[in-house]
Amino acid sequence: MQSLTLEDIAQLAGVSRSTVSRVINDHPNVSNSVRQRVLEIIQQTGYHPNLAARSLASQRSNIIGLVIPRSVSNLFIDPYFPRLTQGVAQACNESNYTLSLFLFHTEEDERNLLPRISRPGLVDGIILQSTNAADRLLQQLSQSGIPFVVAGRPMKVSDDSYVDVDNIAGTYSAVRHLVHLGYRRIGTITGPLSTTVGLDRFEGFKRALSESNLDFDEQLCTEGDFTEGGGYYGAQRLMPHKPEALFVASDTMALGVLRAIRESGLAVPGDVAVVGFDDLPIAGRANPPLTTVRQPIRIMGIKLVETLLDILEKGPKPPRRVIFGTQLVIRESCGANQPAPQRLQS
Amino acid sequence: MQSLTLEDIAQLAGVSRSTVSRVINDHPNVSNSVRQRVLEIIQQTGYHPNLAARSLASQRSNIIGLVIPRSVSNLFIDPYFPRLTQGVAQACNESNYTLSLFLFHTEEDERNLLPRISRPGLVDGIILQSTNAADRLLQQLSQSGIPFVVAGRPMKVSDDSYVDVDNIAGTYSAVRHLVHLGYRRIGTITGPLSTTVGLDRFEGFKRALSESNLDFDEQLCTEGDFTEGGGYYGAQRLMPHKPEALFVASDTMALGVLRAIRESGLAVPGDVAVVGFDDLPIAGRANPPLTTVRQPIRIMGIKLVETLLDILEKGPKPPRRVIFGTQLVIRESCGANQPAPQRLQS
DNA sequence: AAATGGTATGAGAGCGCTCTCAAAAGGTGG
DNA sequence: CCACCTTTTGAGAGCGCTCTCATACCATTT
Repeated sequence: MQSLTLEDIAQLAGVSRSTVSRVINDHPNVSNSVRQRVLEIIQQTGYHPNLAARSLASQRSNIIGLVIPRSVSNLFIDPYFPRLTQGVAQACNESNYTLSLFLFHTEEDERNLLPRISRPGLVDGIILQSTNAADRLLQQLSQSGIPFVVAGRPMKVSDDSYVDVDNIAGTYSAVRHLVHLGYRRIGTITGPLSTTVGLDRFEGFKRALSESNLDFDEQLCTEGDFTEGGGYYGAQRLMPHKPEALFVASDTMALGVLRAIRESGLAVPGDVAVVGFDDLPIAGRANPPLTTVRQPIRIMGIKLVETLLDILEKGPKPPRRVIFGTQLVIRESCGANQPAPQRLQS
Repeated sequence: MQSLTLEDIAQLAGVSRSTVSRVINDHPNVSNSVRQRVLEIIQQTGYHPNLAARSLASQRSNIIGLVIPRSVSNLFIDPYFPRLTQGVAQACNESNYTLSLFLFHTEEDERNLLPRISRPGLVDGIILQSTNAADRLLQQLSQSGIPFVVAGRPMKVSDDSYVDVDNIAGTYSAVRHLVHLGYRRIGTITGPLSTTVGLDRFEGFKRALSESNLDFDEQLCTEGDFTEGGGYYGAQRLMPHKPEALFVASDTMALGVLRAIRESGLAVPGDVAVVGFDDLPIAGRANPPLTTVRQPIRIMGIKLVETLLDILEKGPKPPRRVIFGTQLVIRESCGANQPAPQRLQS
């Protein structure tokens, strides 16, 4: 079917194009009778405005981009991202925005992208997942002048807006909980220390130890990459040093840790306690169910969109900073339900 | 910075707008010297064409939409979808298309969407994930005239193009494998029987039994929903009837099955063998590692895009049908490495 | 009844690009 | 050296919408 235009509707309604445009955009100055008539005709004809034309004329596309840098595009299958994406998508729907997703397979992809998304007329603004590598993107984004907001604290402090979770406090509470349970030799498998998430959770870990008057033992710490395999191998490196408890910087890694410990013939939490971070749905279904730090991933997705739209409306200054709190979810893997009294004495 | 236009570039290069347009779009009839000069200026100025204007003038947006109907939007965190999305994104990048993602939180979202994506000027074509509910969407899509391709065989046979995996044959091979291992009381937890995936895998299951001269026992079959919980509860329903082996229609559900069996104090594969479908990364890391049917999810994503672009170029007729083969991945959960000889005799 | 102010409508100029068509330039053979 | 063909370039008409500005209309107020 031949696509209708504003002009067609105007003719059918016996009014001018301008008036129809006003009706469509809910402008106040249209008489009720005319508005009714126009709406009826729009209804009958199934007319929809052409978005490209609208974008061109209004200089806004009503599209926002969600950019997952290459270094984490591989992690996209980690439930974290789909969940974040769900939140973002939900908020977009509610605000009548369309979501464009930018994932990269190769570095070339990534290099090619920026020119692409920085083209005028494509996206109104961008949500950028923070990573180490992202910060190159981030810098370019800043210069390009496209409004954006970062998911996770960006590495370099600047005037960028971001939405993050309180990783330090969240980790702190988890590790303090381990201390309260009587564990002393507490180790950690960190996230990538080139990222702020990784660094912050490590910081929370160290702070909890230090405030508990426990020495920080480097042998009990190893760097992971947020994958199951990373957790698995991290645990294999750590186990020879006989940790009593491990704080693992993500649930996905914690799953790998559980697997490694299982394979080594030891028990969780009997031989070593494990705490994760994220509270993915799978955490409660792990064997044993995982004690973990819950972060409101979906809500963060929604907040990212809200923040971006706010920037779109009122400009980038002052920078918005939203930090969500976390919640310690105690299940079995930390041994809270079967505390080890002998350890309390030691 | 003030955005440059074609006109600006033309002026700087001392040629007409048309010529610059030709250079940008790689039209042949431009002299080399002029082409060089224009390209240089574009490089220097960092000019990018306005996509909205281009869309309007060319009637193509170079955007394709990936639509996940509401009934499976909740499943979006199942690694299947992120993986498919990765494939789709990759292919989009390579073809210079932008990917828009449509997820729905509520039914209202979904109803609102169709008018939205069917607006001219937004997307050139759509990849629609097939579900039962999708078929309503599908019908509307057909009528709207937007080119589209379906991921998974659609419920109602028609002239639609789709990309699917051979679910019947894949399941058949898995169940035959169980039969060869000597299992006789073989049960299944199906996918939703309102979907073609669910139905096809069930069909493959029944066919394998029948060709093995095994009776189909309804008590050993139950319907699942592709979630971990669905597998868990399905297994709880089935275990009282003492199956020797279970074919579970997705790895995610199989994880739930393993959990249920573990909780009931039985062993896999010692007491009951389990086979899944998908070969998600987690399958090889389950306890025990999951025997499963591998499907090339990411490749399917790529093929979906290729098919859609082909339709965009050459029209919807004839309908494209791509069916990918599967591969049985034998690990431990089926007991292949420790066959039960006593069963072979029985 | 004229002046005033507010609301409702229409006219028209873009937004920045593509694409057709015509004109100019360059090559070739008789 | 001219007619003819091919390649290169430019002019200009849209694409379908938004938005400003001017005009027409109506209800008040003085």
